[in-house]
Amino acid sequence: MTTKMEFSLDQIDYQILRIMQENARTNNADIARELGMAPSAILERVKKLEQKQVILQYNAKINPDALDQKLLSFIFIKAQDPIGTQKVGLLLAKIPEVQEVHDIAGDDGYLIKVRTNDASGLVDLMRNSLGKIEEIISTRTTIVLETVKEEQKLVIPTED
Amino acid sequence: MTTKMEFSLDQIDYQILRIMQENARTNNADIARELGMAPSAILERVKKLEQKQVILQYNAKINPDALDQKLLSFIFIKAQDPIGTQKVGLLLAKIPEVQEVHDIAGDDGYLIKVRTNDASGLVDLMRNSLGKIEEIISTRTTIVLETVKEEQKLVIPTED
DNA sequence: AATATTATAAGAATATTATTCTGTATATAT
DNA sequence: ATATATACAGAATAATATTCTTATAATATT
Repeated sequence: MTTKMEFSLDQIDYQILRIMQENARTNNADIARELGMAPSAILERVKKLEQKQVILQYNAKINPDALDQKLLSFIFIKAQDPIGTQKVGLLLAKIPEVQEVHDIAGDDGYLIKVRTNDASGLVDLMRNSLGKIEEIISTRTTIVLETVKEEQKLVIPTED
Repeated sequence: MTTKMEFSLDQIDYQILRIMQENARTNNADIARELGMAPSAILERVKKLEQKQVILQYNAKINPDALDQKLLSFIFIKAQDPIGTQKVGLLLAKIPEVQEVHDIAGDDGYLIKVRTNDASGLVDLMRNSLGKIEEIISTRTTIVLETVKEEQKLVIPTED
């Protein structure tokens, strides 16, 4: 059951989103100055954007190296979910090292993104966490050698 | 040339990171209260974490649906980079719809993550953007039906 | 061991922001 | 035409951010 949602954003909202996307800690006063509006007006809009779930959350992007998490991997997982469920997906989502879980087309499968200290951490995870999920039929792991870009910025429409 | 870096974080830093990871807009005063410290002390630490590049940036996570970006895809790209370079990777990184570019092991390839309006947007991107990169030998596209989890939270060490 | 040196944090003072409230204008609906 | 809702400015106040000074502890130096 998907909840039907109407967002209805105007150019000012887009500008706010653009600023927030660049730096989520930009303060109200600065946004107001940049857009030539009153802080109270910006505050109202930001709160509305949060309420409408246009802005979902504010994250700090932490350097994985600083926490010694040097290995990034993608794992394709073939699984036999009970029809119409995502049992495996939900189990995968619970694993802290798993940053993303996507249900993908074809192959009854999932694609997950995993961050571990190193190769041995990955092996542990596959043995201890994935190994416990019986519905998993097979996995195929892709190791990332180097990340060239990693953002979640969306392309924000500009006025025609 | 990778710059050698020493981070050296203590438990208080970890706690700050934990809070920031949950909500990057948590204000200094609140963090201070939560950790039972003076705001000025927290401010110093946060600034240091930024300087040391432990905190890389603050992002607002925007709902892709709100911007009508309903299709998420992963594309494996086989390419013939000039040896020792990432020419293709850098070109891929410039495409706004491309959120991630990873250089992956084996296959001389990249894995990219792409967000577009819909299937036709994806086709356009492949034709207009990827099509222009001559070094690309082949691509294999995986469509995401549904995303179960999508975060970039790291596992933060706890005191032993 | 004594003395610098450095790093860390508290606390107070001040600058800046966030937030609330009121009034007004504009758009939308009835 | 009148009511209703929405968006915004501007002012007042509450709360935070930021800077500075001082104290303390940890580390290094002689």
